[in-house]
Amino acid sequence: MAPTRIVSILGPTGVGKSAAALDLPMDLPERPGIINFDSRQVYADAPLITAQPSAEERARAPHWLYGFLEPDQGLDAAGFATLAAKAIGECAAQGRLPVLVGGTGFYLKVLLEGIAPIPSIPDEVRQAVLERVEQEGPQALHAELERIDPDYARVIHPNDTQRNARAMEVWLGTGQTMTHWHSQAHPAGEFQALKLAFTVDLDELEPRLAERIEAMLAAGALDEARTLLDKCPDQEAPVWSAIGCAELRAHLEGELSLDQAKHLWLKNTRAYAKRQLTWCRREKDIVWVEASDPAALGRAVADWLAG
RNA sequence: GCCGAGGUAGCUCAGUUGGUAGAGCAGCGGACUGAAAAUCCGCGUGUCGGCAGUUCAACUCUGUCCCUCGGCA
Repeated sequence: MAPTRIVSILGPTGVGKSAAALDLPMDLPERPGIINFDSRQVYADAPLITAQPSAEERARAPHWLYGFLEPDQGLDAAGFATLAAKAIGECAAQGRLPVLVGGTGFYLKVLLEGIAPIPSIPDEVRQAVLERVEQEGPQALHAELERIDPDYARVIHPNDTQRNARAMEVWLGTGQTMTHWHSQAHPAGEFQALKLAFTVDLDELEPRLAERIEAMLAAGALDEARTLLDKCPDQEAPVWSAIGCAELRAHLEGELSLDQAKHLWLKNTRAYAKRQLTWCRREKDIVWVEASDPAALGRAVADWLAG
């Protein structure tokens, strides 16, 4: 069976990826179905702040993997890849072209290229490691990893809380090192993907991001944050790491004026867009599209499907 | 007009007894294998307001001019 063909659109937040996907030309052999690969647009209670497609947009094509998680539920890259593979199957079965849209490059990479087959780590082990990092700092774990798995210790920085904790929990939970697992085969999805990426100058993007923040607030973002805070006060819950949620929360709790929250929100959004651009640059086989010319995206898709 | 306080990196400011300057934030670049809107790393030449003077040497002392902010008129 021939691999399923999919189109993916990446690029920084706020460049218009979602709109461009819906605006794909009508004369393509298949109408698009939209599948999300953004790690924050999965939360049901933050549709505005995470810029999920509106009801009107959703009416124009079937959408998958938007707004289906509770605020305290996490979704890791491997979990995402499983769900996305299923969604792609459903979409293709409807005779539609799967178009993946989102900002989490890591999720897309895992979907297309697979990930090391590390078994899940028992909760006790995880918790214990998390507590250790918190108390002793990542440097202590890193020092130990230098003995256990010097090759991996060399590529992660001693200050990196998440990666040191992860390497340690994998070692304690599986009895094997990260280096061992990374050398194992990565089962990858059976997809033939076109990777499109929007590019834009950050100085041009920033005013648009500022407008988007104003529009979100005008549409009720502050109420959304308030409701979310009522429902899920736990600051550690995954939703709260969404840009916008964190800043509005700080305002609601009296730590920032609304103006300060807006400035911080914009600043963090721009920094995030920059990281996304960095990610895209090092991705292989990217077809770049100028954000100022979204129609070029449709042409690139048509060419690829024809070729 | 007078008195006072200032004019140092895009912004806020440090700068010890004169030896041509450094932090935070911003910005830029990068990494990224199960938290990824996360996590982490690297990058600081700027007429030290202008001009003149003292000095081997001035951001640092002296004079003068310009500008900003207070207060008094």
